[in-house]
Amino acid sequence: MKRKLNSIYHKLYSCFGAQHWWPADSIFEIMVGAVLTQNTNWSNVEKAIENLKKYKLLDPQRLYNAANSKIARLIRPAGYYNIKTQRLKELLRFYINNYGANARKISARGLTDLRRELLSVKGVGPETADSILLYAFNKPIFVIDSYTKRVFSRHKLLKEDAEYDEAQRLFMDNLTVDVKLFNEYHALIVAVAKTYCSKSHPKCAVCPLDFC
DNA sequence: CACCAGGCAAGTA
DNA sequence: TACTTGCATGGT
Repeated sequence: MKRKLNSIYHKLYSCFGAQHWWPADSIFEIMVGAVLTQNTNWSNVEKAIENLKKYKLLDPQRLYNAANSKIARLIRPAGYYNIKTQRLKELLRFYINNYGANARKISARGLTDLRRELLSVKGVGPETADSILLYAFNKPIFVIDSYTKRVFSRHKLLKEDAEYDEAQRLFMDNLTVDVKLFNEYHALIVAVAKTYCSKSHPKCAVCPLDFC
């Protein structure tokens, strides 16, 4: 299994190359993006982030002080704008109250403790927490998303209805614990899934790499 | 027109 | 534990 997962990684990397995730200018932008991208196309998230930047709200204290109605209006393109406004406020309250909105301070927290803390924030589930841990704070945790489950269940390496922790264990138990590897691997899974493994093409005839 | 996109929480049984 | 539903825009 270790060799198989490594083989898939190298195949993906040679086909798609470095993905340079997470596309953002700051740690805080990654935290915000992780919430905004919940069940939402990334291009829509980019529009929302741009709006926040335009109004100088991509800053913990300023965003926390902003009226919910204003935030909702600006992040509208990302969908679910009311619930995501609440979720951003919840995450901000945690970040400001527990770490003084200090990126260095929160980055210094241990992986296990910080993961538990993030999961206790309403609106932050396992994927959002792990995305923040890996891509914002460079913690060695493997991010699982719907793409991962789809691609690897089609490879028969995961059950169709595998739970998050179960899928995560497949990677964590069989790969070298390495932030750079976890970063690139997850991004590559997203890349191949978008290209060759979409829902509407359950069996892709043109995939040159036997990914689907 | 239908379907999908880098989820999560709350409710029900 | 195992379902179901609400949340919502923009692209194809």
